[in-house]
Amino acid sequence: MLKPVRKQSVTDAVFEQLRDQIVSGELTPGSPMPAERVLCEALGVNRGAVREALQRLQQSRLVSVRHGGTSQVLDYRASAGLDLLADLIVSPSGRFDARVVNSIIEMRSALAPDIARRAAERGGTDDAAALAAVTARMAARAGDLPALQELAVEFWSLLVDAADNLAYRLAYNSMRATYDQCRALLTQVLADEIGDVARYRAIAAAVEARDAGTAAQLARELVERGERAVKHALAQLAPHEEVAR
Amino acid sequence: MLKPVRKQSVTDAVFEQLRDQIVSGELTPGSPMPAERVLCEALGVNRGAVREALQRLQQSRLVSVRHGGTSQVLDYRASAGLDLLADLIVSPSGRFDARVVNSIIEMRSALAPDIARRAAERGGTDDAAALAAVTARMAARAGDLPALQELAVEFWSLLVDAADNLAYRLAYNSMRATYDQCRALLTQVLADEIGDVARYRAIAAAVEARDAGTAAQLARELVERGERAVKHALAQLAPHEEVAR
DNA sequence: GGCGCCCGATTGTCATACCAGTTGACAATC
DNA sequence: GATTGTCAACTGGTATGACAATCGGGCGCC
Repeated sequence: MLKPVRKQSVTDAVFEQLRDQIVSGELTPGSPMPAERVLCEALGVNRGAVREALQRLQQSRLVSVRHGGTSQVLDYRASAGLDLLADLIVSPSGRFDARVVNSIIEMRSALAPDIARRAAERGGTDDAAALAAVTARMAARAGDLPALQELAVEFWSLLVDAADNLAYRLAYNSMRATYDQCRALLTQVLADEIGDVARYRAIAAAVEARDAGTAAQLARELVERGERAVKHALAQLAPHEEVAR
Repeated sequence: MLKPVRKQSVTDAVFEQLRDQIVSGELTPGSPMPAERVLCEALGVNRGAVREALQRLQQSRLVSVRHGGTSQVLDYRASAGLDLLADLIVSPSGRFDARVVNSIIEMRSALAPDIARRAAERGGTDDAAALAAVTARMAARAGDLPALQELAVEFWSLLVDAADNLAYRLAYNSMRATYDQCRALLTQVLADEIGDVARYRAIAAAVEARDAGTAAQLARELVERGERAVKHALAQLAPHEEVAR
């Protein structure tokens, strides 16, 4: 049984190393960043690679670089965006952070009902048809948890599209990038939720019927069940959980 | 009256130009990007600048670059994260996109009640004290809308901290980066909301009393009033609104 | 027809040089 | 004595050229 080798460019390696040092606090927020030429020397790479990594760090709002002056380490909790969550859920040592898993599940619970509501208010017949098609595929795969989990993700993607809200769409993408990293870990935990095909079908029906209140209520019940399951599972773990990655 | 000059590095210029072409659809999703050396030639800049811009685009999940092959333009609606919202709210021509403003206001409405709820459940006495201090400063500035708006942002930042949820914290940062770009535009529109100091104080009191239900309900009423005001204002505009930037 | 190899195109890495902005010390000036 | 101008030594920013690693298609061989 072979695993695909992890290939990583020099820029990626520099980026990840600096990112981990910033989020772990080894590089103190507010303190100056080492000069580019110092970093090249210390890391044994060329300056271009260091600059590309710094540009990405700046894009993530982890550092602030000023022409002429010294770059500054920022406080990621005060400035970084939701895209960073996917990086934070797995620690440098390759373990999951249970607190991050918990936080994203809570955010999902807060957004899901409103996504369903807006989808019911604004979704067209094509959106309803696409949702119905996915629920049909789910029904055909009843019992196959990994397949159902995949289809559930697709269901939510369609629902977000139907909600016609760009902020929700982008937030969903960020959350999914995070979720994908621990998806296998949650397959069993979320078994009750992703196996409840009837409820997915009911949401799709509510969207088709343009019944916003029912759609929101059904979505709330669905994700809150999953939230309870996740919290229950996390409560029985140490603060970190090993992962194969 | 002088304005600070807008300085922009070559890398920034390349990044913004390519980003705008991608989100506007001029570069078709799924189609190959021009080769790096082609872009250097076409844009009249060195290859390092192009590479730095491409790295940032990849970080934003707008393109996918593979060693040896041609890079690919991605569909930002399918892959980009919430951090992109701040870039999308202002079009290349410098106008606001009313739909984006609407979408972020809706997302705020969905998250705010749960943030208040979690803050009430988990916030400590220090969190409650910090919230009370901000409401006191708001009371002292009654009528000064820009100051109140600033303090309201600070209030929510403290509330998010009290909620002790990293996903909320990072999502707040992304949303605030977007909001900051159109803050002046919304000062008057949100006057009723940000002027309702009593309600902010009531939320702070509910957090101190650990009354999660009341905190959530108060927060919901607060932001929904603002949402109604924004929707009403947007309904009276053309799909785009000029902005001084 | 299928397999393997080679070739051309592209991105990745590196080294070097020079340009440009920032900062602080210090001298000139008022 | 306070202000202003100048300069030097940092810093990041831009430019160029060369070479390596990788990918994909086409060609030739079996």
